[in-house]
Amino acid sequence: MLFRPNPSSGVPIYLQLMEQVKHSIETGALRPGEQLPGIRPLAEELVINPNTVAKAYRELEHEGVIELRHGAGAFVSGSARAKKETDAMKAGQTAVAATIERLRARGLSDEEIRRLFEAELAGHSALPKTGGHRD
Amino acid sequence: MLFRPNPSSGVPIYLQLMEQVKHSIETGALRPGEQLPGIRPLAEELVINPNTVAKAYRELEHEGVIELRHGAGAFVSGSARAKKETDAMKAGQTAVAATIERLRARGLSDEEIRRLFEAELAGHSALPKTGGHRD
DNA sequence: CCAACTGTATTACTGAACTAGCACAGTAGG
DNA sequence: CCTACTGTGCTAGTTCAGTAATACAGTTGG
Repeated sequence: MLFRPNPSSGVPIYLQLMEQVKHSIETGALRPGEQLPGIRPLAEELVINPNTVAKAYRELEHEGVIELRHGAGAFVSGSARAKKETDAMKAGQTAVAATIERLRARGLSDEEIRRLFEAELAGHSALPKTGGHRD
Repeated sequence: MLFRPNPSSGVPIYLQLMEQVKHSIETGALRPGEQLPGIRPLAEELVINPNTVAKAYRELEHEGVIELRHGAGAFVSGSARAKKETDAMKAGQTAVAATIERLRARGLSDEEIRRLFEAELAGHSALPKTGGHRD
């Protein structure tokens, strides 16, 4: 579970943590029913705010990945990523819709927008927007 | 040129104005070399801040759509949308890259991301997120 | 019950995007 | 030159997402 959240990567810490938890479930490092680290201990280990962990957990619960029990702890959900296509996709669609709306407002045609997305999805270029350079 | 900027549409006013100018050029309502309305008069007519018009003009100049001449006015650029694929596309690509980065951080696969975009690009209507109507 | 854990809720701080107010600088015509 | 236009620049206020600080509430084991 130990990983280093990168605050300057442009990707919010809570999203990085969510992805990490999902990945751990995928690889079997965390199994259904297993208890996750508490909010406070994990926050201390990652040197981030407990509230940030809480937000990640809350979102993960909302996606059906984990289950939160007040006072008891956080546990990997039974069917884990079965619900992935329900909430994560739904949240994603909102973001996608907003982005497309803006591109259209800038005068780009749907064809051009599609080309941009294909280009980005094709080459994992990993834009060096903040943290740094590739060398 | 008269249009009604919608402040509650989620799309920034300066982007709406930019699109409007581009559209006027496309339809021939504004022709190459022709002078655009001044920043202040236009702002007053649209009941928005002159600075917002100025920002739209500045962006349009940066995209090569119009040409600004200090003290003289704003004029439709000669080759107008010839440079569209240079700057607008470039700005768009940044937005697209950021969105995709976030979707990936949420654990969505490239295939799923692609599906979301296709769905949005296909069905124009979709989510009534804010203003709802257009008339 | 009670103490030490667990997650929850409220509020505040920060940075970025957008809009606005107002002072500054260049241009054209008298 | 001078006035009335034009665009430009700087600063402030608003909103929102993300993060943080702190107080609250439920659970478990003694």
